[in-house]
Amino acid sequence: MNRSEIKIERIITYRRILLKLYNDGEKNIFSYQLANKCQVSSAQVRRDLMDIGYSGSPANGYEVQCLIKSIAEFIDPDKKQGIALVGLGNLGRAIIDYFNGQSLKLEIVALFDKNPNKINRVIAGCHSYHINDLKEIIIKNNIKTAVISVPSTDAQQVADVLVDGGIKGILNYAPIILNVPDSIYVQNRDMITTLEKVSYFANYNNK
Amino acid sequence: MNRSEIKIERIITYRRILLKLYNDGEKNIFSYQLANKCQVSSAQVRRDLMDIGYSGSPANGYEVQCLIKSIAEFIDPDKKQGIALVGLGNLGRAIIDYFNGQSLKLEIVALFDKNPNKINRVIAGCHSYHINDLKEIIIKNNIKTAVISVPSTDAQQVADVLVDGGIKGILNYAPIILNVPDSIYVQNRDMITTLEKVSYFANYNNK
DNA sequence: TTTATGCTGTGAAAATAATCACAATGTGAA
DNA sequence: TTCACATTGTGATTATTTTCACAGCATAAA
Ligand SMILES: NC(=O)c1ccc[n+]([C@@H]2O[C@H](COP(=O)([O-])OP(=O)(O)OC[C@H]3O[C@@H](n4cnc5c(N)ncnc54)[C@H](O)[C@@H]3O)[C@@H](O)[C@H]2O)c1
Ligand SMILES: NC(=O)c1ccc[n+]([C@@H]2O[C@H](COP(=O)([O-])OP(=O)(O)OC[C@H]3O[C@@H](n4cnc5c(N)ncnc54)[C@H](O)[C@@H]3O)[C@@H](O)[C@H]2O)c1
Repeated sequence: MNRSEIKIERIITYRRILLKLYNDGEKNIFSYQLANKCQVSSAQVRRDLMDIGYSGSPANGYEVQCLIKSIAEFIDPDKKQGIALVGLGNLGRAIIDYFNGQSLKLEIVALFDKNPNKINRVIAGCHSYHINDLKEIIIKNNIKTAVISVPSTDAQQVADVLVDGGIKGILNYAPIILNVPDSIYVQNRDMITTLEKVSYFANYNNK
Repeated sequence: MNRSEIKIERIITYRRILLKLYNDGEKNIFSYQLANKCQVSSAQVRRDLMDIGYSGSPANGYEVQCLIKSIAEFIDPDKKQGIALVGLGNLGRAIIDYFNGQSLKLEIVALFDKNPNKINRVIAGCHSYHINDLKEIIIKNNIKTAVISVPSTDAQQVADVLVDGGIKGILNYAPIILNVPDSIYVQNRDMITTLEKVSYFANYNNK
């Protein structure tokens, strides 16, 4: 069974769409319908679902609820996962206000900053701590995933502390490439790179 | 010459790193050094640079300044590109405060919202308009790229207006998959999907 | 029952992407 | 000059990802 990044991302996207369908009361869906909704081919959908071990029926397609359950078994951790967020600036606050409640198994449970004015507060139900306490707190709470939203000047040192505290996955919004051990999964979400790419294809696709 | 998304993204990333090196006064770099800094193989770097038509020297590697210029010729639009941003909530404001000045050829030049309290203002040097005026303004300013940061309930209708106004590329932060013509390039940046992926690999890589 | 229909699941093929591996080359030391 | 060396540029190879295409199947209609 292949667990490449691109496949996992598609499967997570299927679930997002299926959850919406489920809320709308849909009971069944065919591969080509799911495919349309997320702009992949129906063969791709069937292949992906085959890989997670879920089977549909030729006549009724896939059962939305069962499929959601199968994806959860394939993707989700057993227990709820706490997430740490470092950097309570504009972006960090936008994320906190937005994220909790959006994902079944994931929750931001600890916030960190170095600015004394921003620590020891409760933002969107979540406590903020000084960055110096990070290691202790993420170990105590068994936090394995973190979001970095500090300026790029500070991102590497924050990453070092996170790694030291046992973090295994980082979502990095700072526009630098972090130097971390190979065993750590890093997802960079640099907006400059992204917009440059979008702008490139906006122009290039229409020459 | 191959212009796949993944290759373009790498090339844009090379430039980001090269610009930093250039500011630090670096004159030359070898493929393996650039490769290290962005976690790809040196063969990959050489292949990518070959594809954009830039040649280094075996003894000195690549000249940082020339390489930046070659990448610009390959990637950049001829003229500065204006970008529209729709949705002046938490995320939208964080983006405006952050983005302008970060990229040489790209600039957010028009903001849109539907809330009357948020229109006809200047935020970070940029004017905000009512969403109803979007088409007129993006046409007048020849805007081809837009950022969507409205709630997911409104994202599709915003996308429709953008497409109607001639937008060719969209960076979408709302957690839905937009339905747009094939000729429009869309980059989704749904944070829930992303964090679920990071959490998955944080756990899975260390089973 | 039987048959027609329109899916699924999946080997096989095709397309795409990454790596290998090495001749060619420019440089500096002797 | 000559030679040793480290790196480039790239054809060939390998790996990965996607698509094709169709047998097999569940259902509904006759
Ligand atoms: N604002 C955006 O939309 C946006 C988009 C993409 C990327 N980014 C990136 O995200 C990061 C944050 O952006 P922002 O606009 O929120 O910046 P900001 O300056 O508003 O906030 C940064 C926060 O990080 C804190 N901080 C700084 N150093 C720290 C450290 N060592 N430890 C702990 N906390 C520390 C600061 O006290 C501040 O609260 C930047 O790297 C930026 O490039 C921002
Ligand atoms: N906050 C985050 O960090 C974050 C992260 C990822 C994704 N998102 C997504 O980004 C979007 C915005 O998030 P937010 O936290 O800024 O929300 P928000 O509610 O703070 O802001 C939304 C803004 O969009 C405006 N708006 C709504 N409908 C509109 C329309 N039809 N036309 C023009 N403007 C309209 C509203 O007036 C408001 O100003 C949401 O889809 C959210 O899911 C947010």
